[in-house]
Amino acid sequence: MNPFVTFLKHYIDLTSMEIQSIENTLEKKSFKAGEIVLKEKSICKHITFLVYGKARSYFINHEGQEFTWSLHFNDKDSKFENYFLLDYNSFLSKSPTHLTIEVIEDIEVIMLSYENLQNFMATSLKIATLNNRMSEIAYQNVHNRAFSLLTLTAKERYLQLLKEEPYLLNKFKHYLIASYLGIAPQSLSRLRNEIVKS
Amino acid sequence: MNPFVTFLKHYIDLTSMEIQSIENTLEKKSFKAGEIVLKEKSICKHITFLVYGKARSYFINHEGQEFTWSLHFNDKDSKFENYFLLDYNSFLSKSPTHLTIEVIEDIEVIMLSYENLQNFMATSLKIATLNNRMSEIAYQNVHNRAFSLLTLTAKERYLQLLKEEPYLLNKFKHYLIASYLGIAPQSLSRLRNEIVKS
DNA sequence: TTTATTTCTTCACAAATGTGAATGCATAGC
DNA sequence: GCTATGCATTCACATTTGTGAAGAAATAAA
Repeated sequence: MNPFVTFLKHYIDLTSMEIQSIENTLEKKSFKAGEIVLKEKSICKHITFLVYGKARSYFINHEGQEFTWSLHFNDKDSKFENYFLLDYNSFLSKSPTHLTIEVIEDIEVIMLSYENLQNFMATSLKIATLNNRMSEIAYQNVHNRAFSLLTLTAKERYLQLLKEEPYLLNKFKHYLIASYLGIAPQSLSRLRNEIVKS
Repeated sequence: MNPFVTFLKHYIDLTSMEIQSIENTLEKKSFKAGEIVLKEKSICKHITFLVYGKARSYFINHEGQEFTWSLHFNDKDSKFENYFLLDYNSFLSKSPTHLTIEVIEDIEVIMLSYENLQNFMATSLKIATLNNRMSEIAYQNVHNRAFSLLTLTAKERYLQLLKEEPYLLNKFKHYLIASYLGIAPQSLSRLRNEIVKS
């Protein structure tokens, strides 16, 4: 079965009819390491489910520095947000995104277009409900992210990561982790050193 | 007419029937300076529209420090988010909020309960659409907030505030502005001084 | 294995921000 | 007007984080 459908079935019951019609609209696609899946200032028109591989999304500031917004992979540790390569903001309001999504290790994805999602939501209450739930989770994530950045120091943010998603350290290069935490790679090294010693 | 209804009429057309039934469910309430409108760990059950006065929402970290999340008032400068005293996160998913909402200057508010909103959304597509739009805006706000905190320095965040919502400086004490920017009041003073000199 | 390349760590120093105390300023109350 | 209070500013110093360079370690290429 389509891995995205398998994912959906964890959350809602789907009739074989529904599964059939969903599978027909889904698009499978592959990207190589280094490719750009979503580009800044474009509009995010799909929900993109990651089947395998690794990716990240990031902001670029006025000086060209990159700031990792989220990290994507699909395995036993994955949380909801790790599976999906999209900017909900841009997707919902059809506004140009500020994010860029870049492939880290060759990926395969399954894409569901905005239009098709709207159709499914109109015909299936279950899907509409799941979509609402997904946007709530997206909202919570970004809320938590802002909360951490506002109230925690770099060290506290690293300790939080150690506690809540330590597996990221094995899956992604440390300079990406540093960028995800909003600090320089050297600062991450220093923090790790301090924490080992204490 | 009820000020909240007046507000709504800027965004959608409402029949007098609809206005009637909305007005019947709205609850008017007053709070004195210093009172708490929403308390951390409670569940946000209403959309609370600010009619007059001032308020703010804030997080409290593990050391008891407060971090202002948003500032509320109702006048010509108000943006969407300034009118509403609520945690969308808690409101939508009925989860305990991390925010506290505190009155700065005596306020009057108009409250619409979650249940009543659901009823209206079920009977009126216009209201459902407006609600969707409001949650998109809420999402954009928190997204922008996180973006600023991740990619900008304190000085840049202050300059951004000067550019995008300079009137906040006249409306709220500077120590609240500092807390909103995520810095110490003394640091805000220093930044202001540097900027005047440059 | 050996070599080349990339990433991680360490260091010294710079820059940004926090902190506590002192001072100045404004406002409200007397 | 005077005084008390709370806020804003300034200062000196502490702490955190950034930066560039150098070396160590890991990984990939040959």
